[in-house]
Amino acid sequence: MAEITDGGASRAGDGENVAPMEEGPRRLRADAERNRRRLLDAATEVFSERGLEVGVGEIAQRAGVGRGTLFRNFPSKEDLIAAIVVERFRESIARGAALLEADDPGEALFTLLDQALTRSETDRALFEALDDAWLCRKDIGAVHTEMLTMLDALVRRAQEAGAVRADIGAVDILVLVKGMCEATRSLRHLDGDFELRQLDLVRAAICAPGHQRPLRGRPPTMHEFELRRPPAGRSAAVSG
Amino acid sequence: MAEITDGGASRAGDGENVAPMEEGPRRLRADAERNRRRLLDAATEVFSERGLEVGVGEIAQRAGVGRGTLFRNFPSKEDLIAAIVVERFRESIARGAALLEADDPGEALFTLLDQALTRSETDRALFEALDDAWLCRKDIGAVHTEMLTMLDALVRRAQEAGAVRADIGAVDILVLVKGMCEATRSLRHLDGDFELRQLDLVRAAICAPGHQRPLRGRPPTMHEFELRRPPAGRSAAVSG
DNA sequence: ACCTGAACACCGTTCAAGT
DNA sequence: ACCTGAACACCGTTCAAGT
Repeated sequence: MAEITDGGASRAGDGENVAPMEEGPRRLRADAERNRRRLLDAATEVFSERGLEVGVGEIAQRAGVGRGTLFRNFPSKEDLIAAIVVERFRESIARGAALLEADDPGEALFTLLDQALTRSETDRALFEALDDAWLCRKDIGAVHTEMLTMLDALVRRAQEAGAVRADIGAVDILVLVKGMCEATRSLRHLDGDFELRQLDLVRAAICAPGHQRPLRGRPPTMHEFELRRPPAGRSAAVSG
Repeated sequence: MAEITDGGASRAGDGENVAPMEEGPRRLRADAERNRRRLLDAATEVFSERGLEVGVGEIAQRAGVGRGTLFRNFPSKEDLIAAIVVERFRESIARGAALLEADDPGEALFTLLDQALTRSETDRALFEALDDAWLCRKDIGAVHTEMLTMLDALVRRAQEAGAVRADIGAVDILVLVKGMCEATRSLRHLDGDFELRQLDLVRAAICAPGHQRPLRGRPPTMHEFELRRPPAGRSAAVSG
């Protein structure tokens, strides 16, 4: 039915070098393992290019397998998307954890937000999954909690350093950044500076009093907004 | 195919009391006019309740007409959505125009943003339409330009009054607010204060230096975030 | 002029038949 | 064990037949 349901966390995406006696996901046959990876790669590619509405048939074809194989590895299209989302979440958490070692705690946080914006095109499935309907899945809820834990540590360090306002929390920032990245991604006909301005606005919102900076670039005029519109934009599906 | 195409602006939604010799939309027969309105009302209702993925069959049924009648009035589901979006845009523009008369130019702007947040649930189709794929439609592009014109006037007044930073423009603000409203709407299990905090963050981002205020409420903890999650959330369709 | 529901095309999902 | 494509259900859209 293509609605977000609780898909359980069986075979939660790890995939690489599973220890022989590990719990959880049973070892896959070599060809199955390869097919699974091909499906994830093909789906990641088309999803970031054209969004979540691309058909499972095309994904299977691009991965060089039959449609049935896709549904053997992922009980539903939603589960396929969730597996990708979990992978992207893990990567993002790893980047954040690395930034916990950085010298300047304030810049460390802002660097993470910058990375989020930069990757918001390829990670679009990740951002779309940051809502009630997806978070109630056990697998996504789990990595999301890890994400918040990491972000919380980064925010506290930045607050102790006096770079970020004291009355804000990790959830506040995550939601603000999610919205900004998605709104910016869907207006890609505006030039690159526009994204940086939006990032600067988020920074202005969360920085400590007295740390104000000017926005990069200059405000797009209505005229620019009109002119740069794509000639025959087709991308967002209404349904299917 | 349910993709966003240029649907032209024929019969752009005005509907009420068309002057006899007006150009453009030919006068509809009385029953057809009533059916058209019923379809718009039924669609508005179910879209705001359950999102754009509700089926046309249900909409037609709710309006008390056959499916064919829906497609006679609106060549595609997308055109039906666009007609609703245009109506909501017009309402929003009217509210903004009224605020141009307000005494305090800064508060006038922030009041508009507050209204946007308050109405983001019922106007969700409007926010979803604020992207490349929808804006390239002539009918939506036109009202969007009107919207920016109104917002631009409101912003300039607020800037002259010193309430809003000088290096920001209407497009910057519209995009920031769109993202914030959508991100907040999809996390409705958090209590009402959370929305106000997000609005305060937007305000902090766009206000002039030295106008800082504390955020209302307090940051949601991760624990709260987990606990308040809906038991069996189903709302966002992956496709169809 | 307008209304209607059967029919069509498309896409997610299942499953009997294969290896 | 795993793979496959034909078959099914669902939804947006069309259209011949009605009034």
